[in-house]
Amino acid sequence: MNVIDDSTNLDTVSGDGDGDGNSNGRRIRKGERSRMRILDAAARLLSCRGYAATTLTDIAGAAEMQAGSLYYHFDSKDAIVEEVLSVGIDHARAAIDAALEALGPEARGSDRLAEAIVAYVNCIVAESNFTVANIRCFNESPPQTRESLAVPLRDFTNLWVGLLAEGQADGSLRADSNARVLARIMISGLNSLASWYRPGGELRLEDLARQFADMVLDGLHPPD
Amino acid sequence: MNVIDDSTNLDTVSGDGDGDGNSNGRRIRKGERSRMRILDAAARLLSCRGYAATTLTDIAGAAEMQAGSLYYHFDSKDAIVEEVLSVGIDHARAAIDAALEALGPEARGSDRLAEAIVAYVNCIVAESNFTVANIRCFNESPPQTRESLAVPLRDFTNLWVGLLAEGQADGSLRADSNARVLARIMISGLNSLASWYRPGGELRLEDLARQFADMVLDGLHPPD
DNA sequence: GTCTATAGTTCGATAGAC
DNA sequence: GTCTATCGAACTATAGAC
Repeated sequence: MNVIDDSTNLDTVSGDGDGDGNSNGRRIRKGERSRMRILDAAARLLSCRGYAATTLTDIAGAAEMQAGSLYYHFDSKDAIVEEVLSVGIDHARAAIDAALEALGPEARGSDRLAEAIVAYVNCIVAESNFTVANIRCFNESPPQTRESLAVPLRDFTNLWVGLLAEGQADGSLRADSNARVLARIMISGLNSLASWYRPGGELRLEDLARQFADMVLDGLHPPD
Repeated sequence: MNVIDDSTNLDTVSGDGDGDGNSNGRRIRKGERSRMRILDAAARLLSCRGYAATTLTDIAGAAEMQAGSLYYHFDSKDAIVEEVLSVGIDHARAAIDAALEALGPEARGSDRLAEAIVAYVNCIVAESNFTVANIRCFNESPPQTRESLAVPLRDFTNLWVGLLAEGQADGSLRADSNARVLARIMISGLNSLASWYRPGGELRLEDLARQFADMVLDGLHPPD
């Protein structure tokens, strides 16, 4: 998944297969494409090097331009970082929403939670550098950047709190726990995958997601 | 807990109450005390600001000296950071070992795991800035620093893997899970407390540790 | 041991040509 | 839009006085 999937520009919603997000030649301005290259490059570098170790020279190099050129598209380094991290949250939400929608509205809370876990694991491990950049760089970023992301991040936490609360309400999850505390612990445990899980090892991606879901759910299922 | 508790210098093992770690006046050299002030100051700043945002001027200021003076005691910023992070691992190990020893050797694996969780939560939330500095700064530190800490960090992970394996062996924990994967997820979930838990809120420390242990253990208990 | 002063780097940001 | 050149700030590290 790259940044193009999340653009609000209707010209870029994809599906045409020629890579520029449009089927009639290049109606997208050159500057718009450069902007996306910058964000993709920044997401890749931020996700594996962190905030401080990612310089504008690095980003520009990965986007095949010079450092000074970045300022035509963005006001500052932090503006780039903020957009990458914001898109990272969007990617995660989109992945989870799609999985829940595919499950149908009548599913039990515990099943919806399990699907959300699998979708988020997949997003972190296999789909979005933007999401990994957000996980890794949020705490390293300047206070102003963190404040700008506070609302979407709170919404993301609340998405999990809501899933837990649904399950508690329909009886598929035990109700003697604080949903907000559990949500934070769960999210952190999931986020940690970005630090240590590497595809291609002995542990397959599907098994990882399932094992995580099993651990959480068996811990949350009401005793028989 | 401060760095003095972990010094290998027998003159500093404490208990005398006068603060210099020795009961017959100040047999400890002035430089040794300064070194400890530096480490304590660095741990405090690193734990709440992170690696890049903690400057030598900050550390020196908190230790009541000038930046240049730090180089009498340490070779570089990274040498300070490395020692702080290393002591942080030592603090965590010591807290867990003490709790397990107090429990006695005949305790079941699941009880030992629960005690370790409570001890580690307490270390993070209430005891050691060094441990929090390690949790926060390890990923932000230069590669060379991370490599230097690889061995003690692996040992720390193995401590948890061992606890899980003990419980699986004596039947108090379910055996159909990968102990190494569970250990990493658990450690990350616990480490996340450093980011969001703040003492004095509505959630009491004991309840937090217990809720975490309950979630993990009920998820790990064999089905009845 | 600690201080003051400063050298040497790195990096974000700006200016102006093309 | 992108490039080259450079400014200015921040920080690590060093040198030498005391």
